[in-house]
Amino acid sequence: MGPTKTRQDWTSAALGVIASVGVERLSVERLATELGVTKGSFYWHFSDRAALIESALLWWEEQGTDRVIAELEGIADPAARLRLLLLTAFGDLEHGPVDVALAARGGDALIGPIIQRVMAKRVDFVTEIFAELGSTPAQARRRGRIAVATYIGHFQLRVALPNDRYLAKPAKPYIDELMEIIAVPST
Amino acid sequence: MGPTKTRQDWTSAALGVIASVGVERLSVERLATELGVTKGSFYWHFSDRAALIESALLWWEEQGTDRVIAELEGIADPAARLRLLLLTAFGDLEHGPVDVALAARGGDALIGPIIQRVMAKRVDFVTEIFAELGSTPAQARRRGRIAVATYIGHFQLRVALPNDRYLAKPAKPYIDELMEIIAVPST
DNA sequence: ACCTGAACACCGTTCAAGT
DNA sequence: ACCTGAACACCGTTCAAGT
Repeated sequence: MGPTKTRQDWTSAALGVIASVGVERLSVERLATELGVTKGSFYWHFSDRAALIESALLWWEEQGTDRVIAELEGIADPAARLRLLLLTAFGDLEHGPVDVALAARGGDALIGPIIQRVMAKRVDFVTEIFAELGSTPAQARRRGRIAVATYIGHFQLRVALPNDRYLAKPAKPYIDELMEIIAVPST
Repeated sequence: MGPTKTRQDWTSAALGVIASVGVERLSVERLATELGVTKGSFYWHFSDRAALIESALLWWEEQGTDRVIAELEGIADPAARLRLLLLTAFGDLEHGPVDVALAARGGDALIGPIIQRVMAKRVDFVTEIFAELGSTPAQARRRGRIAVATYIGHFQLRVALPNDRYLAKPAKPYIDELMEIIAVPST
């Protein structure tokens, strides 16, 4: 494995950096040093730093959202689908950190559109579950938004309250509480 | 008003920049230009850029959390206290953006401690309300965390779903739904 | 096809010198 | 007491030149 790097090499390395220290500390020069090439070579693969970040986020969209939705879509019973979604989402300590690093940047000119698209997909998916559970369309959508907001905030609280045991390792009572609160019988 | 600037001048200007474009794009040089002085003068007031950010966040802690809690603490009825808190928190389109810019940075070495302290204060305040409403201590705390997580996620969704009417201008039905969901009668 | 090396701009930080 | 101006380091970006 000589000094030749592929686009995917840069992309994967970038997503790792984003997850661990955030987008803003992603430095082309440092990445180049880690990969054992000069920063000049980076510009053969990408037009600029922004293009690298965009590439990393598209990869994140695919793995963290599209794949999960595709897997759960097949479950016919909406309550079972919701429960497995909560278990998957709140239990996935792998994707949580990336979500935390990105959630606040929906207004960003560059990555905002990607984040907006991902959040819309998530709200739509949960809204559909509530609709099947018997909510009116408007109520299902309100609850869909609240559910996704709760998910985002959950992983941010995990890092904001590092000494909280329940958050550190989401326990079953916590998920049960979420189910009880979120899936409250509709009007 | 000559070129002489106070520490508070720098602090206020910094919080404004943080709210509008985020911590990472806070540039000492640009701030200095805006204030009409050279960046060299900045280092007479502050030891470094980090000290400026810390000063801005302490100001944020005081105005956005301590002051609100102090105001609501006097309300004896816990249900009324909760409702007014939700109305205040979800209706405050002034402080929301700063929260969005900061919520994800709880792991940061510099500002993490401040954010952690603020989040803990908020969770404690809501936990107390649930306890007074009749929840067991453990359940009250779980619901306190969920409530704060929902608040954080709410303002992040606002920027992630800019075309969503309910989020753009939090309507009464939305707050009602929150009350109904969050303040569900305890076991 | 992919990389190096040198150049330039922008910004954080320091510090001697000014008023 | 507060500010300027020059200096240096780090990083994004460009590009001619190498293999």
